[in-house]
Amino acid sequence: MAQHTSTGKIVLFYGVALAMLVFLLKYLEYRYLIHDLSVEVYLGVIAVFFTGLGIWAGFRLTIIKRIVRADETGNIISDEESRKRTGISKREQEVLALMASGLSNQEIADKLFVSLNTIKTHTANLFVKLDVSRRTQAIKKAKELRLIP
Amino acid sequence: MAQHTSTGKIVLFYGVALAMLVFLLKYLEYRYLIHDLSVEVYLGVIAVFFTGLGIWAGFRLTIIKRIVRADETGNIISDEESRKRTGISKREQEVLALMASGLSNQEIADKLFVSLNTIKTHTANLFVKLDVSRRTQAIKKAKELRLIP
DNA sequence: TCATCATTCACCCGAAAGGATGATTTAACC
DNA sequence: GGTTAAATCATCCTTTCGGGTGAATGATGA
Repeated sequence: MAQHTSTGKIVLFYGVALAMLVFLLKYLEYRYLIHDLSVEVYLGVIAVFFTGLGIWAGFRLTIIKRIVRADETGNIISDEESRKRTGISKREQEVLALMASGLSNQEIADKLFVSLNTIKTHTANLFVKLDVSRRTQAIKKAKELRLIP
Repeated sequence: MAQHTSTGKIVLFYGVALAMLVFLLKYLEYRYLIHDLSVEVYLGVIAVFFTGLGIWAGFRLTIIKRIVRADETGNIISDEESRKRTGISKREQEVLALMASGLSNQEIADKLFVSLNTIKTHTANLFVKLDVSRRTQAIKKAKELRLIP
C-alpha cells in the first residue's frame, strides 16, 4: 500500500532526524563546552524543528489521502447508478442539479412549477440522504458521488 | 457575543505550551530526582509533542494551499492569474475555498481565527467581485473561473 | 507624507435556508 | 385490496445568509 510505505518513510525520516539532532547537540555540548545551555533553549530548538517537521508531515499525509480518494472516485460511474445506490429519487436529483447551478429554493420552485414548500421538502430529504446539513455541502457531496456533473 | 479572536492565537498557544512543558520537566526533575534522564528521552518527548502540534498547526495554516492546489484531474492552471484578473484578494480566495468545501460562515471564521463579521465582509466583497448574490453561485462561478478546483 | 488597498470588526435588518412534523394524492407493486 | 414510495403542500420555529453602512489598522507604494 502506497500510504503505508509513505508513512513508514516519514517515520524513518523522523528517527534519522531525531538521532542526528541528538548527535549534533551532544557534539556541540562536548566540543564547545556549552554545558550551561538552559533547558529552554534546547526545548526551543527542538520545538521549532519538529513543528516544521510536523507541518511538513501533515501536509504529506493529507496529500496522500487526497490522491487515494481521487483515484477511487475517478471511476466512471453513471448518474443513474449513483442515484439508485444513494436512494435519491429522480425529482430529488433534479432539485440537486438546480441547487448546484446556484438557484435559490424559490427559483427552483418556479422552474419546476411547484411550490416553495415542496422544494424545501425535497432539499430536507436530500440532506438526510446525503448526510449533510447545508446546500453547499450537498453540492460538494453530490459531485463526489457523481450524482451531478 | 461575537468571538474576539486574534491571528496570534497559534503563536500564543505555542508559547504557553512551551512554558508549560518547561515547568513540567523541571518539576519532574526536582520532584522525583530523575536527574539522570538521558537527553534522548527529553528530545523524544518534545519531538512527539511538537510534531503533533505541528501537524495540527499545519492543518490550520496550509489548508487553503491544499484546497487551492488540489486538482483532481491534475491539470495545472494558474489560479493566481485568475485571482489577480478578477481582483480577488488572497484572503478572499481562502474564504472562497472554504465556502466551496461546504462550511458555514461561522465555521470559516473559526477555521481562520477571525470573527464572523469579518467573514461576512469577505463574502459580501466576493459576491460583488464575482457578480453573484448567493454562495452557491459564487462557488459555481469560482470553479468556472478556476479560482478554486 | 499621503493615498490606496487589504484585513479586520461592528451593528441593523430583511430574506433565505433549514429542522420538525403532518397530510394528501398518485402510481407502482405484490 | 393493501402496502409502499414518490411527489406534492402546509405550518411553526430557529438559524444562517445577504445587503448596507461605517470604521480602525497596517502594509504598500507613489
